[in-house]
Amino acid sequence: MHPADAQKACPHNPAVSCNNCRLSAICLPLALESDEIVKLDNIVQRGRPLKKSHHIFREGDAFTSVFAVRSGAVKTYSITDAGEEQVTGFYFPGEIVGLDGIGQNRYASSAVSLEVSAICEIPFAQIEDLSGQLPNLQRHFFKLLSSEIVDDQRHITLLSKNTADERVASLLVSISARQARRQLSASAFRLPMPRADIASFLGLTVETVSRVLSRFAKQQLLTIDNKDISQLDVEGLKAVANVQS
Amino acid sequence: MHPADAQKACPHNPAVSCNNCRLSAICLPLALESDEIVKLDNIVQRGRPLKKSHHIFREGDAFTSVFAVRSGAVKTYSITDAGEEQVTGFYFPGEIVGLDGIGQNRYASSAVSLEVSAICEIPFAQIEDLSGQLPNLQRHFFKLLSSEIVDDQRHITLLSKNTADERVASLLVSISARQARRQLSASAFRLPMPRADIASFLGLTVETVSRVLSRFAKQQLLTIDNKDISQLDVEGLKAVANVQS
DNA sequence: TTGGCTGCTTGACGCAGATCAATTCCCCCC
DNA sequence: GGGGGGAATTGATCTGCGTCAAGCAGCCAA
Repeated sequence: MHPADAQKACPHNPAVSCNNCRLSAICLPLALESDEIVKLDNIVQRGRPLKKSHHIFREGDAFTSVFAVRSGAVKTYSITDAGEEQVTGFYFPGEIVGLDGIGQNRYASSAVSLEVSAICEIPFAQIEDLSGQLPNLQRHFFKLLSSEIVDDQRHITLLSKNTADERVASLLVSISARQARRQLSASAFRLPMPRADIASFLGLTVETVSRVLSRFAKQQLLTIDNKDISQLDVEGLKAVANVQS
Repeated sequence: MHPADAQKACPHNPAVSCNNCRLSAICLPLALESDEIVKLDNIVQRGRPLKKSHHIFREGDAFTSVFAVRSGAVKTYSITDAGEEQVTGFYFPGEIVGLDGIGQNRYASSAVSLEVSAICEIPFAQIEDLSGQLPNLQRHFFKLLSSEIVDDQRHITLLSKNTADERVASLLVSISARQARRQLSASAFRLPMPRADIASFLGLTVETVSRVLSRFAKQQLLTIDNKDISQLDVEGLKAVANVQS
């Protein structure tokens, strides 16, 4: 392999630019011209690999930046008035965390790595400046924020109307689709999060999540080996989840 | 009363400008200089009063504008894969609907008036243009979008972790606070939405909502006469809702 | 006024998923 | 490589809220 290719290929390499990053199709969906990407590139700070269970930011911290996941996986959570943890999202490579901090100038949730991860930091003040000059960038961030609202509303509907089976099936279908988007297998992957986080995200208990997964395995909808999922029957799960494909 | 005052006072008067509108503190939280407000004012279209149960936009419609509620009340909802209606939000004067349309250039939900209402239409393309010139306006819209995310995440937590009593109490406390923000009574108001919409919003059934309200009345937390709520014990309900005040 | 329709309330009962409890499994660290 | 501790599974039991059903109240139309 050519050395330059090795640099491009390694997701932990801090020298990779947005131009070379194979996630840019997800992260900056074709909105920007290449000279615009160069400007953006100059303000993005690529971090060292982050170890498992390290925080990117915490609820209440002063808001400074949004963060793109380059490799690994991240969860966001907040602490309820009753003192429990509520998982509000899982984020995979190409996805952006921290948008909830803009409104109050403080992060409304905490973000923590679920495994070794690489994160790009994007200082928001500079995004605001650049957005004044680059209408495409402004539009891109408006769209990012709006899409997060739509996702959250879908999740509200899931929690409001769906059974435990439907919730678990929906999450698996969602993760599978996000795998496929990154050219990875849609039917075999490792769940980066523990069952307790899945349960919290889906408004269920750990026991219920475990039982549902066992039942799905018995029904040949998937094979589980602890965190490793394989032979995922995407169409079958979509049927369970009540999602039209 | 002086004629100019009459014009300012009437929430249905289409001639009112943002400058005179007493909701501007909610709608445009002090972010803009007065010459900036004039520019914004020029693009805002004030509509005729909207009758009850009329749609402002429908899920899937091409996205063109966001809308500020000037008087009355609005609900947003979407249709689930199973064909049921899921209420995603209630909007009172000073609040903005339609932000979920930016991401996909189509509204992700429908918006309908719950009573006679007045609505200001704000064409989004012009907001984008103006935002390039007015950093305060850009920032204001980023904040609006982000705050909607935070609200949705709080609602996710409510649905995920809280009992029927806590959910109903939370909604009442929220409506009460929004009344107070508009200088109206925090302890007496009319619920503009039917029980079925409350139930859908809170992930409950109509019967449960009705029972919880009856129980609250028995516990002296409020008085109900159909849609009219009075003698609301805000602190008591905050205690039920597990919210620290 | 009456009739009908829609929305709200109240009661009886059942069930999906929570809770409690007991193993077993995994893997991390000494 | 072995021991310890958290994570996951599985079973038994309980319960909050959904479901089904009946009755009532408000409101409009004729």
